[in-house]
Amino acid sequence: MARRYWLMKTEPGTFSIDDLARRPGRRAFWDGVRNYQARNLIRDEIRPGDGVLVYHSGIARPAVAGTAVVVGTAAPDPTQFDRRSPHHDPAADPQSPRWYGVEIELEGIFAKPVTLDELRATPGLEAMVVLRRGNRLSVTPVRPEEWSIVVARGA
DNA sequence: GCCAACGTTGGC
DNA sequence: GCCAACGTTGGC
Repeated sequence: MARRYWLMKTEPGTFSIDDLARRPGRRAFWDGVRNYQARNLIRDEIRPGDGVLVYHSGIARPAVAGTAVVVGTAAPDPTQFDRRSPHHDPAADPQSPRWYGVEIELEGIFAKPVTLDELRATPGLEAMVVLRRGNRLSVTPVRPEEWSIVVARGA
């Protein structure tokens, strides 16, 4: 199966690409996704080896901050069962988990983050799902051409 | 199955 | 902090 590409949003105040860089092996389990569409992508579509654009949201200048690679298959997100987690889901059943996450490993932090404004202004990126008005999906598919353009601009 | 109310996301 | 957009919940 061909390598595919994704964009994953995170609020850097909660978990940033620098936090990822400091993790052992520069790896982290991408948890806390609580949207069914995004869950379905993680559980059913994302494969080891896929590329990830790590996107910082909720800040003055939202931007793609770097890239990561998927290093595992989807697994139940343990935070759904953790009563002390902000992502705890009282309705989640360990017998049939509702929420999934996936392990990723940092590839590189961009020398120059590719800002949301820049994404909007760059030819070839007009169709990026993350740019759609009202888009709130925390995991969105990225086309190979889009991946190439963004990486070329950031690296 | 409809839809109003509510909660969350995320840019600005 | 505001608010548009959208997802989820729950009464009916």
